[in-house]
Amino acid sequence: MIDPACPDAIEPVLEILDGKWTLLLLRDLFNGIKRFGELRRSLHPISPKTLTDRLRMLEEKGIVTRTLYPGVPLHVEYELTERGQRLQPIFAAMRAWAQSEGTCPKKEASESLLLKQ
Amino acid sequence: MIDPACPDAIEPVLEILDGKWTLLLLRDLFNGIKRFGELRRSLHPISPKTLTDRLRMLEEKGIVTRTLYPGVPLHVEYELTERGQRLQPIFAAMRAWAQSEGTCPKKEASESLLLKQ
DNA sequence: CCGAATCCACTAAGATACTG
DNA sequence: CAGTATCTTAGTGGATTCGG
Repeated sequence: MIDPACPDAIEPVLEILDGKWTLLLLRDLFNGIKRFGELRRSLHPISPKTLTDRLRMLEEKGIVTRTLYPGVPLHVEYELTERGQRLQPIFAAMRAWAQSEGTCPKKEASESLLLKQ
Repeated sequence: MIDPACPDAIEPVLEILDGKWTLLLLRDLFNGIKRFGELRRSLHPISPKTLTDRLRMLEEKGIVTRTLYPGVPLHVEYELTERGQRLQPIFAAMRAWAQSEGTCPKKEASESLLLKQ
């Protein structure tokens, strides 16, 4: 939809980050494997349709993998691919900006968690 | 719209980056002061309404400033604020990802790259 | 439990024409 | 030149229900 003219290209990222919930969804996945229901509760009040839509889109673009464990009840896990993990610096930059603006009351523990990587 | 629950908060950024054209618009502004017409041509085929909407939104959020130079013909300049400039690392992270994916043909290197594989 | 399938509502964005 | 004023369109996202 966007012309992929090259220098300074950020268009590929824009395609992936498109959608109201995508970034929030990725934030959850950066913390590890998640099940559908977990994501749904965490992103509340997202609708199941929207969550499915976003997950499928991310799967198509090679950002997440979907693993089905057959059985009743169903068990499905979503996990970031390598490609998806590499998006984390973008997320980190956003968090850094948000904190530099002091928009957040600023819990001092939040940073030590970040340094774990 | 989005619950500003705090730890790992990226919501303030999401509010700013919202909209189909916002990031592309910011990319232009990172390169310096721009006039309305310049932005319009650069972002073609954006409509004037949309461009105005986005610029006003960014102004409201303290990301850009609008300076009117009276006279005929009209002359208006848009420039990033300090706060807006600090968004650049996010943009840089996106660009880095896009290039690491090799989504871009990479110009003259593409041929030799092809031969090596 | 994890979705698929509908249907609907909302709003960002586009087209177009016009003005200070 | 730099917008504003309308109107229309399209695409998400929400609500709900149902199935494997």
